[in-house]
Amino acid sequence: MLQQTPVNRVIPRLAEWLERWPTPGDLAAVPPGEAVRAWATLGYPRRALWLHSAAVEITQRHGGVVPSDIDELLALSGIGDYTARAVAAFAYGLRHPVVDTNTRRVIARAVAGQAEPAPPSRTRDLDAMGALLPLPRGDAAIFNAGMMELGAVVCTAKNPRCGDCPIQSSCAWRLAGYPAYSGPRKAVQKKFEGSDRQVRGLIMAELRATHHPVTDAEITGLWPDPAQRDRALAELRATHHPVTDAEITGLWPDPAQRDRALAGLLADGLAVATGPGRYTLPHE
DNA sequence: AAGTCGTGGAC
DNA sequence: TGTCCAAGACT
Repeated sequence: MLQQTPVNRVIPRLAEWLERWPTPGDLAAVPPGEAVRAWATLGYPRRALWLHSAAVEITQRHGGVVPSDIDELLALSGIGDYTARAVAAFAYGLRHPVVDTNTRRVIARAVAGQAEPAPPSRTRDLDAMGALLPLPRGDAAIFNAGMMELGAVVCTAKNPRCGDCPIQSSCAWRLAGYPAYSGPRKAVQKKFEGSDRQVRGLIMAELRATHHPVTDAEITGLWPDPAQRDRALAELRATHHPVTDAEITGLWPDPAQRDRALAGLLADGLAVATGPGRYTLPHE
């Protein structure tokens, strides 16, 4: 749940989730669509599918007990370098470097003296954090958590609170005079409005809300949101005179976009076809 | 290995 | 307002 999702948004959903499915076996016993439905609006619904798969794998391969071995964790669906080491370090107290986006930023600033970290690099990131990790196992777990917390609360991406930082006196970035970032620009993310991702989200919301197969016609009716279309039309009228047919048509979805979004969801297993033009959440 | 994948708060 | 970005993983 925490992958690319703010902690404060996860906490209440996690509480509900663990009340309903306290163990991997409990989650593995329900259809994957139930996990996707309970995931609700957390975003990236593939993670719900992967979490369910991981629960099945843990039940089948590990007797229902979450493994503590890094390689066994990495072999689980949806578990990558960050999550595997977070489980080993925080749940089992083992001495492994845990590197998330916060840790990467703190190391870039406090150690390397740069405003922003270079793009993530598995080997380099784990080596850098491994070199900082205290030797005692208990201390290593606390240090991992402390680096993440420092980055999340003080050494933030925007407007870092350097005056409140507990390690300001030894921060390489501060000692260097806060030099500006000079590395490669991060890729600008595409606009969400009108994107395939938005259409996927609308389709998923419909699949979660209905307990009967959703039809092609219903999906086609989902986009664009009338209010959104009206805002776009009003904006168009305010800036252009007169509005052309082509501009108005541009406010409606490309029919191919609905097909792309739906095909993607089917390919990801987030939706399944139960008949010609009828779709539901996955039931096995 | 660069693209893709949701959602919503902050500024 | 639009832009950034948030405990990443997968292909």
